[in-house]
Amino acid sequence: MKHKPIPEVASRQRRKEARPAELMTAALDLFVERGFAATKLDDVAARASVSKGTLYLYFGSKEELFKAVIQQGIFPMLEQGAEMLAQHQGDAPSLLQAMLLRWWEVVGATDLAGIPKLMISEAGNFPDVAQYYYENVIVRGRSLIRQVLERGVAAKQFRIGDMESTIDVILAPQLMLTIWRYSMAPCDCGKQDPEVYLRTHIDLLLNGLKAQE
Amino acid sequence: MKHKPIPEVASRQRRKEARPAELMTAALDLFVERGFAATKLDDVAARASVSKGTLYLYFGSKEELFKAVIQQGIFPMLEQGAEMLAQHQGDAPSLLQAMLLRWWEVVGATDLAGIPKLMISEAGNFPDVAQYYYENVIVRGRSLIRQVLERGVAAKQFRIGDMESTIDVILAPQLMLTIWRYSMAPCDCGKQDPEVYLRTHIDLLLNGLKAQE
Amino acid sequence: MKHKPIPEVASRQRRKEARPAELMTAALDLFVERGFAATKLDDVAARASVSKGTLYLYFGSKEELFKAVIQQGIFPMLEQGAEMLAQHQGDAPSLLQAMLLRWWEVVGATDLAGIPKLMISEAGNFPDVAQYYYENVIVRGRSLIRQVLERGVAAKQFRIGDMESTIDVILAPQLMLTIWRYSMAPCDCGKQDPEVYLRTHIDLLLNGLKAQE
Amino acid sequence: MKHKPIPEVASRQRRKEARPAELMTAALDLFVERGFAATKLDDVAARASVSKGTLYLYFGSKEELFKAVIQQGIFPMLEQGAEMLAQHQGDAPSLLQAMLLRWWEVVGATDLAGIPKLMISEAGNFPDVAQYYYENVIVRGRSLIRQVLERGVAAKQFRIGDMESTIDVILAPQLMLTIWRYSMAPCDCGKQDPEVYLRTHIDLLLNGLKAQE
DNA sequence: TATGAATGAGGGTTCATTCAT
DNA sequence: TATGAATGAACCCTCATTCAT
Repeated sequence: MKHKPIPEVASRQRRKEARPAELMTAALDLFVERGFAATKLDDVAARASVSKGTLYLYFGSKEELFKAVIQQGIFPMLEQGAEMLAQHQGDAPSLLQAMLLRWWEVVGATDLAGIPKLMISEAGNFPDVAQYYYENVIVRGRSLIRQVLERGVAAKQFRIGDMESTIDVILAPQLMLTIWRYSMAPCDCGKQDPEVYLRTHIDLLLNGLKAQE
Repeated sequence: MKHKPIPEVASRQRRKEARPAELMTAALDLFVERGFAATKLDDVAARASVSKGTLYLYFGSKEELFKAVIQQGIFPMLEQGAEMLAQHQGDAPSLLQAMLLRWWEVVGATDLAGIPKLMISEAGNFPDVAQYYYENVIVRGRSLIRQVLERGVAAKQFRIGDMESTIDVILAPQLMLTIWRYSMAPCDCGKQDPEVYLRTHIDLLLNGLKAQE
Repeated sequence: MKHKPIPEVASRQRRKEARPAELMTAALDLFVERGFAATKLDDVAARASVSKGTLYLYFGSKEELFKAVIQQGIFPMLEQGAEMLAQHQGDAPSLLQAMLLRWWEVVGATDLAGIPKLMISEAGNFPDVAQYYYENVIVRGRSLIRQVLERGVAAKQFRIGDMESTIDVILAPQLMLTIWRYSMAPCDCGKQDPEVYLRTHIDLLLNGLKAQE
Repeated sequence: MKHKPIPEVASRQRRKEARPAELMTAALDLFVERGFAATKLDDVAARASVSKGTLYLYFGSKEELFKAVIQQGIFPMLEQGAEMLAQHQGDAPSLLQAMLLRWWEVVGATDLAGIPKLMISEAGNFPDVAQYYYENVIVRGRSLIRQVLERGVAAKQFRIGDMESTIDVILAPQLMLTIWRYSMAPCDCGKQDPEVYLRTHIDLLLNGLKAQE
């Protein structure tokens, strides 16, 4: 239905391999927009241009589909996080800045950015998924930030009171940016320019962290 | 939260008048915990120790109940906001600090703190409610912050780049604190001490806003 | 608890108490006719002049309904069996004859007679129910027959080779009579007069059991 | 079942020819065990080590498969029956005994013995098949018995009241033996030794039929 | 011929809503 | 006013059937 370039090579096979991802993408969109319970599998199937029954060829139940969606959405973040620290050089402030900006490019501006909003909405109904998400995404993300902060403290570039809450406070505006994008923003509520927002956040943050001489 | 010792005067009458509030409280709890679609009216009624049919004596439908719940939850915030600015004296930094702390006492530590999480989750399904919430709560809240910031700028105590995004960045950690409390926190994910969190936020913020000499 | 002028005695209440039995009767009819899997709850509800949802006020699932139907159908047989032996007097042959005839009146000619056919059809899908049925109905029924046979042997009226298989062989024609009635007979296949059938069975049986002098 | 010497010629070809029988065997097993409606074609295909689609190369629908299964299961009985009478010599009692025993060897102990149970379970849903079965199997079987009985009456060896019901009563234990085997017996309910059972039945029967001098 | 991915109608189950008491 | 039995539309899931390969 989308593009049919390529003459006709094992279109069946290629289709089969691509299906799960297509279905999960469709599901993610709707789960994020409406929430798990309010999303009908009919709609997910329709969005993926597939019949309802097809969903069950790839996912055993609506709940399994949900979990798969979260799983799939998590991997990119994990991968990105890993190389971020390694790749970047420079002093702590510029590293921190780079990471916050990079995160936006890699996650925040993607469809995956809907996952935090989804996770927040459904944590109460899927505590096990929430824990999984926490341990694999949040804890690791916090760890990245922590390392940068500690480097900055060691270099006397950062002045930090309580480390853990500092990490929270740094992450909060980043998360709110994506959450907003998938909740209030679509309702014509306070559009914001992510560029400006991020610059303001980073500016305020680096200034706030700056060690006094 | 459960029973109130209530003097025992005209208990019948008072009951009738108290009913709507009791029902809304029960509904708020469950809506916040599970989301709108996943909440059964049966459970709302049970939590309010009332039969299912009784709900319909006070609210025409599940959706009306939802809107009433949001409405009820909004008033306190509006009231509080109004007097905050008037009441407080002092320079901008201490005023900002006072407001952020006050907000926690008045809203954040209350059951009403679940509303932001609920609003974020359901914005997609209730755009009109979202807009209403935006215009009446968020816009006003931002206005309060803006006034303080402008006062600080006038007094050369604050250095501000982009005003609107600065407001966003200031509010984000406050909101995330309550959102977390009603989403991930109940799943044994990263408990945090609100006191420390707020102090860190304010400290970092005031330092970040400080005008350079 | 109050006093109600009798005329209007809780027709609602009476309905509620009668419902389960009505539903089970409707369900039994259809289960026997079509089998468990081929019976639609829609049809059960319709036959009981009730909406589909009402079924779920009384039975948690289709399977529970099935089990309840079997349960309900078993009680009368158990009760009847108990008093049969006690009530009847006379020598073993006439007692045996009386029991086989009585069974037809009390069970065979009733709607409950469909249960053996149903049980046979569904034993493979509900092994636990089958065992329950076996232990509570069949074992007891066999016990009744066994007692009569033993009495007859003691009185030198019966000549019996293997006791257990004799019981089987005695019961088989009785069961086949009801099974036939609910399986082939409705298809215009070999109608038979139960009276004649039973008389023939009993006649042949008593003659066969007769001890040679 | 007999001999399949088959020289190993064109195994491909033979496979193709054997397929329908293999599929029907698999189907029979499952239909008997679970009933028609509760049997999934997926399972039938799996048991025959064939893909689901293949079923449709040989049978137009699930219902056609069912009818074919019954058809296939009927032939052996018809054949057997025909030669039975012809083959056997001797007086009526020994002929009757031989037939009842033979039936067990040829049908009762085979997989085909599941057909009576299946037919009884599904008669309500397939009245046309039931009638077909009745006319072609039951009527003929009864006819065989009738001939023997009449021969016995003519020879003053049998004393018979009502002929038709006598036939019923003779067949009932034979049928129950196979029905039991495919319904209750697999649920650990009352295992019985067919040999003993048959001997008891025949013994009781011949004694019961014996003409008084 | 054989496969198995895809379909979609159908059935079990839930739950917001109604209404007789 | 309050109840809870009853309703039926809607949704998840199954499975007989089809068809491109």
